[in-house]
Amino acid sequence: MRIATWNVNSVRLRLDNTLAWLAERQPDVVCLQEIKCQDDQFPREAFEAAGYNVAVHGQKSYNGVAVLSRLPFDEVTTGLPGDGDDVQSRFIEVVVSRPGGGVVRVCGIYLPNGNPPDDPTKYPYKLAWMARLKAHIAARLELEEPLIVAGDYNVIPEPEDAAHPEMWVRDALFLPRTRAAFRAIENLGLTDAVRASSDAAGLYTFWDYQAGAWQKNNGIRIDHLLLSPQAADLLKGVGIDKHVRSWEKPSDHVPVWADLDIAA
DNA sequence: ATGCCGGGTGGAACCCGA
Repeated sequence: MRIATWNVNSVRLRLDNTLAWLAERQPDVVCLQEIKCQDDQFPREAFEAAGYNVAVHGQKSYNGVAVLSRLPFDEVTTGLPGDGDDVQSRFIEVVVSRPGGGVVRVCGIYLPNGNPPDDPTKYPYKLAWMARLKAHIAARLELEEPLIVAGDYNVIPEPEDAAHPEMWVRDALFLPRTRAAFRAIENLGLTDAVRASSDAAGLYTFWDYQAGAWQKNNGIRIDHLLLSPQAADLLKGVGIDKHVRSWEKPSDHVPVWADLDIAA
């Protein structure tokens, strides 16, 4: 079973790219972020025609997450517990299963950016959201299921995850408190799928549209799949589809995927 | 470069992203 995440930066503008990538990579479950549309504007029929069930948690103009799945959804929930009056659509959770067994729980997340860090609300919102995510994951880990928490974390975990880490030292994606909060989530017992298979530098998932970042390979790794122990033990392989960044009208992020040893 | 590009909306010298 292949599970992927991709911040598409507008699903409507990126529909052709997304369908082309689905045909090429053949993922079974896909978490999409920054769909930037409301539920009724989501191009549901196009994905259904490609063989996917669709779960959407949309929002006008900003944010918005969705999950595509070849298997039907046993459960779909939207919003992170403890969201309160937070109306930003950044979290969706699904469960899929094969008839003969093989349950997988997938959380799709679009973690707040947090910049600028001295803003009275932006960075505290990011840290509070990360604390809520940690609490929710801790609760879900008690289920002892294969769980994948996939999405745009807006966190550069380590200096090796940026081409020029010195550019990011005062940025909300790389501040010590951000990295500590990400480590605290990992320390619940989650495995970073990419880092389970490679210690290499230069594994980036985002290149800014500006300043020739792509041409200079000035990238960062901020899109992650974190696996519960039960999922990590099934991990067979991972990939970052860097070539998608060179397509016409690209997103600034590229897809990341992990293969689990579960028949799809 | 506290916005260089590129989304959104609405018709903005607007908002937002990382």
